[in-house]
Amino acid sequence: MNEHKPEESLKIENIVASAKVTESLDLPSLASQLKDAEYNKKRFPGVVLRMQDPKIAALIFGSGKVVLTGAKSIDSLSRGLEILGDQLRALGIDIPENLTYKIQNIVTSADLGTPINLNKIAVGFNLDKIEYEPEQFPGLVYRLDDPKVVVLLFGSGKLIITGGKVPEDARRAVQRILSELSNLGLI
Amino acid sequence: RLRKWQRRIRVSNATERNLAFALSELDRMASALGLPRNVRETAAVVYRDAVDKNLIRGRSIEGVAAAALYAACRQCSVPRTLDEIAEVSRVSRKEIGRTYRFISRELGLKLLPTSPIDYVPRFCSGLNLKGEVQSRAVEILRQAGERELTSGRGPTGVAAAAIYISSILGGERRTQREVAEVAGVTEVTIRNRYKELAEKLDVEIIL
DNA sequence: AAGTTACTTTCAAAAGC
DNA sequence: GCTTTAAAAAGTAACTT
Repeated sequence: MNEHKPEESLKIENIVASAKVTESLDLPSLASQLKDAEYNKKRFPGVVLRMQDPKIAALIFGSGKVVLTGAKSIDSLSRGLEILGDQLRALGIDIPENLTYKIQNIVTSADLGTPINLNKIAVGFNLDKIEYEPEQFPGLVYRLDDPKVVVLLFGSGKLIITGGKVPEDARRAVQRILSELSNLGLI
Repeated sequence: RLRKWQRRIRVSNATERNLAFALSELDRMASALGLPRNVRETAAVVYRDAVDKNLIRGRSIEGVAAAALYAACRQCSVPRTLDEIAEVSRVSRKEIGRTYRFISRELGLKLLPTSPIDYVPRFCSGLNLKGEVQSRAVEILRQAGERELTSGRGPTGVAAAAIYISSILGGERRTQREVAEVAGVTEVTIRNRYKELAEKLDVEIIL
């Protein structure tokens, strides 16, 4: 399917973003009024709100700050924040109309289309940027400086790129890995 | 000044006391695991190097000692899994692994991933298998490595499967359960690895 | 033996211990 | 460092059927 075009196999699997929706929130009342809200101050200081539409989980804090996770696209992330704003406004809370957010992390999957030998990569790549402990985890952990992301490489040729701030980071990471692998004759 | 001397003596005492404790810990764990003296000495060197580079800061002596022992086993080609080290330590497997990564990087140990081959002697002796069966298992693993059948798989599981196969080929069959026991993996894992090795290495086995 | 569930690794933010 | 969220990769583990 994507065997010959790794770049076309790029798929955003999860986006984590933060935002500030207001100055302060009364979490106990929020938790009791919102249907899918969960709140255990002993367990975690924020309210956990699960949305179904764009399947997103929101962590709401007393400071008015929020964390959104689970979005599979920037568009659904935006919609999720809008929906959250509407739900809070429906409770009589003053929430600005144009909420802004900051993407903190994007998790992307990709496929090189060819199996790779992790042992050889572990020897050929810069040792201090790699961690490969098959006893612990089947993936090889490769930390890139530019783009500043962490890539998990699997023997199947599939990858997970995480730590990026923009979708482009994943594409550049795959591009860089492909050239490094070909330079070492490992692909 | 006298103060300065007292301080030096105090620091020196604490340092020596900590080192003595660490060394006794290394010895206790090594004994519990039945590790030879060269491994204990290697671990002691790793630990001392870690102390000299102030890598103990913010870490427990026991954690660093356990990580040093784990590293020493690998350096000496007689690997123990993190779980095995954790069993004789008071520190969790997670903490040992984290500390190992840290000292490994800071001391530039440059350890390659553990090879399944290094587990063969220990597992085979645990199963009372002769050198011939052992050699055959090593050969199977060598081929498995070349054919990329070890990427991402647990070294102990692959080694166990190879030994299972060689024990049958050598006419000294050990059951999957027996091999699983000494290797510390499940029978399911041995079965999965064994099937893969058998079909991709055309090592036909008649049961 | 097959299935299912779950845990390992990576990442980032939030408030507080 | 921990707690909580989400998600993928592939291997291994632990239960149930």
